[in-house]
Amino acid sequence: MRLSRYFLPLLRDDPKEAEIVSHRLMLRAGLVRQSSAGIYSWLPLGHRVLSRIEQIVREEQDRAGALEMLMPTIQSAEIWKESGRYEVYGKEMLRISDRHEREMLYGPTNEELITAIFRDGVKSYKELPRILYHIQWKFRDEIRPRFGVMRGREFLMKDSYSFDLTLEDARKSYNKMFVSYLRTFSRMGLKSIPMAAETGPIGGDLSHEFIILADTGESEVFCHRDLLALEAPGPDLDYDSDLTPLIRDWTGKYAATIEKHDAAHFSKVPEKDRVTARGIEVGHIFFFGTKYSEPMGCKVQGPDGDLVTVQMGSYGIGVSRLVGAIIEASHDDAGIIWPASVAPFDVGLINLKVGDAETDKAADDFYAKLEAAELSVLYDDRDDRAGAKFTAMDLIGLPWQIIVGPKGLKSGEIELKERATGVRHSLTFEAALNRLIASATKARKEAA
RNA sequence: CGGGGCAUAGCGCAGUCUGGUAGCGCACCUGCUUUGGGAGCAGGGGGUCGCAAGUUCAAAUCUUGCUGCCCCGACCA
Repeated sequence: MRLSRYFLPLLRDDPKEAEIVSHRLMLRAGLVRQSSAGIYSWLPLGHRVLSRIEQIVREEQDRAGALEMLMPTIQSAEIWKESGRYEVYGKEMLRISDRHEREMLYGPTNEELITAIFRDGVKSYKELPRILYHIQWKFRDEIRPRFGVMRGREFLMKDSYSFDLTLEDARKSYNKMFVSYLRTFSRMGLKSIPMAAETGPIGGDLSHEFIILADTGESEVFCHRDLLALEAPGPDLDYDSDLTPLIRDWTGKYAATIEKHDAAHFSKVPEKDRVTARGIEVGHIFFFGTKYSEPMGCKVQGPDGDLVTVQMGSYGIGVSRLVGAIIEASHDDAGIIWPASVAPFDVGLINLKVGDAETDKAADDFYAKLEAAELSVLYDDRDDRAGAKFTAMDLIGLPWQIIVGPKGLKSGEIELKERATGVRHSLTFEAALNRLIASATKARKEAA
């Protein structure tokens, strides 16, 4: 993409309403614009990031055996009355009337809808277990939206729902999602730590929040150092195998957010292993048994012919929130530092002297070569000053920068700069191209 | 919802107290010079001063009402 043809409104100054760093950078780097309180428009660059995050979530859900579908944003109040939540939910739910005065609402979540769909479509235990998910916009009329897309009112969320015949099976579904989340966040370059969360009406240990560590995170978290060293499972993992040992590794050590922190318990962790950090919640998995299936009559016939109320769980990932969360976890004074897996473009190509025939030709040629190698490129071909281009490129945070200027061209070289480290190398065109291709190949291998 | 604050050009702000031709910096456009980390000079475009009523010869400025937005708290992916 040539920057001269792109839509990328950058801001030099911080808009005053933006308090936290991710919000500031998202506005400055032209990722989003606020539409009204807690509601954002995604500009082209931001939309690319959002799509990439969404795609990673999708791939890892599919890998775990979950099935993608799509439910509407607008729901009928009827099913919410069935579950009893229409009264309970309160003002967070945006209620709407249609032209016939029918009570509608903009969905804050989808348990009722999916339960109704599943109930109407499944009658036999043979059709269990199933995990269904969708990635859809939600609306929760937060009392006070803040932190940009991290706590918006409208947000993009992946929500999965599991349906099982028995508690034992439900735990297996839960474990699949648990492991899937480890992989999902790891692929985004994040260190995520599952932390025990408020358990549902059933009790037990089947609720976890997935917290990513970021110095500027919203809440204080405490955990055992060993958890930081744990690696997410590789792509060859068999989701139908027994996942309990894996889960045990990840849940055996102390980990809690400030809300659930138990100082006495934490003090039993050897002092050198105690980590106190800041974190952001990006996912939440939850088993809730028959909370919805019971009142809504979601039953299947078991092997013995008896009707059994299905066991359910739900599993959320804040997709739009992740954009902010990743920036919180990965930025410096100059701007965003995108992990390669979610970066809006792989490479930023800077032509330092637009209008100079030799430089133009060299930059154009390299642009073509990068595109031919299936790398996505944002090519700064604007007639602007070098300093302005460097600053802009650092701000938007693409993992690699290629700098083409008359100085390097004299010796047949261009510069490759790694955004994360700032390290720059003068290389021949070929060497630079090979380095970038190698890095992309490596990234694709990690994803697969 | 309680407390506090803000609303003037795309962004950041001054002007409001004490009513009298709407300003500054950055960004944007044109030209010249410049050109490897946000250049210089000159010229230029852009604002129903959040909205509505009122007071007044005259309102960004005073009065009243409304709306939007932000911050702190309780709530949350």
